[in-house]
Amino acid sequence: MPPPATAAAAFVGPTISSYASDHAFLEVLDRCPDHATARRAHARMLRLGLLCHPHHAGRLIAACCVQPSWRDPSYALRVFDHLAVPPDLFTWNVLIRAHASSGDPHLALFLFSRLLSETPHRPDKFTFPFALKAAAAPAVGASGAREGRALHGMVVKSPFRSDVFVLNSLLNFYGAVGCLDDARQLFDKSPKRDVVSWNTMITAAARAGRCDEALAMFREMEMEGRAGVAPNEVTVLAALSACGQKRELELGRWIHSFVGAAEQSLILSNAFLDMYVKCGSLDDAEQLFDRMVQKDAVSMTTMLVGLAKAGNFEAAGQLFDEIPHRDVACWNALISAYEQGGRPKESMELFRRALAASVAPDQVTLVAALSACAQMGALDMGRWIHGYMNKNHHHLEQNSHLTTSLIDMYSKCGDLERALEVFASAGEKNVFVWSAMIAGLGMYGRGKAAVELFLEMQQSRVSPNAVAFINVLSACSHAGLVEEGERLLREMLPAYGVEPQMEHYAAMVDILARAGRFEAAVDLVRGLPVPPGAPVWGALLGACATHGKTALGEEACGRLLELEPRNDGAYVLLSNLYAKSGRWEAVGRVRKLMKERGLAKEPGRSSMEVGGVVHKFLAGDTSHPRRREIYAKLEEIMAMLRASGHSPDTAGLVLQQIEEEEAKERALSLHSEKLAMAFGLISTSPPSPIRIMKNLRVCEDCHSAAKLISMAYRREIVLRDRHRFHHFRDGCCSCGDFW
DNA sequence: TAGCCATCTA
Repeated sequence: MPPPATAAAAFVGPTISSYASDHAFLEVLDRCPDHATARRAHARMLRLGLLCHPHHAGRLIAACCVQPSWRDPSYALRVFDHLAVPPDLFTWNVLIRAHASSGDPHLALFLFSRLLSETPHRPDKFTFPFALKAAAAPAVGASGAREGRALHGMVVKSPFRSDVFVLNSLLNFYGAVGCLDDARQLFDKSPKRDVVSWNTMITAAARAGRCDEALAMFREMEMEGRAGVAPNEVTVLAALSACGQKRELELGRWIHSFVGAAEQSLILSNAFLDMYVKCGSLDDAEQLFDRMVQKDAVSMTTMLVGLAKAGNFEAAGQLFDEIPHRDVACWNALISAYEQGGRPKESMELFRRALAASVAPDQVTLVAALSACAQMGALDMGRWIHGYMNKNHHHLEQNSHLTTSLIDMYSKCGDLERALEVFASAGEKNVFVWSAMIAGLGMYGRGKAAVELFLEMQQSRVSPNAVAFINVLSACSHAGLVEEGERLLREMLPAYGVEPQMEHYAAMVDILARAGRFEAAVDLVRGLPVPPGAPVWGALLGACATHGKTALGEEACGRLLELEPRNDGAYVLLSNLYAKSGRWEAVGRVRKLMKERGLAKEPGRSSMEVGGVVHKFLAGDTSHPRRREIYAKLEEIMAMLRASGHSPDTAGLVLQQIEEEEAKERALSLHSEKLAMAFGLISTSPPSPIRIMKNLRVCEDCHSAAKLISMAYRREIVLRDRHRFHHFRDGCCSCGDFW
């Protein structure tokens, strides 16, 4: 009797007698093309009594678990629970494996405990690796770490304690739960290690960011040479991942020559490509890319990221358009590349294109898009994305990344209240979520609240990291909380184990100097355990400029320019400093110097989003379609300001006059933020606040003008400048005029 | 009758 033409035909065929034996029938089962066929097979097996044989039942359950086209572990479990005979160990193993690697590792561990308590079977060399895989699954969390250790104990007492598969599974478990040292101990004392043992160790170290250890083990493996185990493709993949994270370009190149440039698998070539991109060597990446005979979407996506990182967005965009089947990861790569490359507008446009192309955004897409909104101050778009998330929560699990991005977006778009709401309603809060909220409060000048939140974070058993300290210190700075800042910096290392870095010292210098405590600031700078870097001198210079401390400011500026000769902001601050003390000839010298060195002051820009459209203004801008109305409103505002006794800030005005080359920036009345405020008054209506984003710090004249406008027109104005927020209401600003 | 390690996007 010839075998049936297709598997499906087998189960609709006349009778079991069509088959030479049960064996043939079971072989057909392994080729089951879909779920419906499997159900018919199941029914037929029931009718024929085949399920009374544990062996046959195991085959059916295995088929339900492994067939890629219709794998359905829960169906397998239902079959399992209705078996008339006790299942054999094979069947238990298959079922544990299926749940360990798909979705429900808890259930796999539960099945393992049932195996122990309900059956006479003892776990074998297959059972342990499957159960350990379940214990290592991220979804299981801390209880997995406990269960895995218990499994280790059982392994030690079992005959499989030196089985290399079991050993490797233990190594993988310890690596996955972050106990790298336990893995290392086990690895060091194990009698048998194969290439998978090494790979597991190197991969775990690379994943944990312990790249030096990963690379050391790679070298160690290499040194053992013929006496040891030869690395394979997986080893190289792990080593390359470590090289990429550590920017170890030379080692990466060495591995490349060691592996040999030719005859590489696509996966390996892509990994080399990624390593070169992460190490910042576009040349190596391009050379490899051009040589590759076979390329897929991953190759192109990786190359695209490299081009974008090197600033060549045009080539990146072209390559993107050439990718044949773009999945969401391709879109994410370019959307994030734009956003991280300071091109939020392009990022947002591409995000819109993705939606129009019916690409379902995932968490990565939304994190990037929210960050682009935050950069642009595009509150409406940000709100829309938040709404999209709520509508699509079935496939978008709200993780800490998304919560952090939402808080950041609402904070930076001027809606602190919504940021606080998101924070309050967030489920699990990791240190990034707390830090984002602390930063948000800091930007609004709510330093006390930021410090309180910082303490509350610790009461919730979340320990602060370096970023949390930067944020809380900068909150202290915005609110003038000198004592709190000093205490926090002092306690960082002894009480929290976080080593202060340059940014922390810079924040502290900022706190002291802004508060006028220049002696203390200078003492701090002189006593730093590390040579003071650009952020430290920048903070000192900034404060000197506001307080008119000329001599100290000159020194700070000199030091800053030694480190960053092309820092145009330093020149601008220095000229502001001279202007403040009326030294106009010095102001002129600085401007001349800037010109000679080919530097220019970054022009002031303000933007405002109305109905999802971002309107941009330069100083003296006449390009807006509603320029007539805007300038008419501006006239009205200026008259109102004069009537209420507002006199222009003359120091700033003189500074402006000296900048002859910047013809458009002639008068304070034409500052971009004033144009934006005028536009806000004519294009929006109360009670919605006027939200304005400014790329530089707001000048004192515009600041006091905004206070008067908020009172005269009864409008709230939320102005985000380079550093922080100013919330104007009833003639007062949230910053309390301290900024 | 099966198994441990694996590239890109935050």
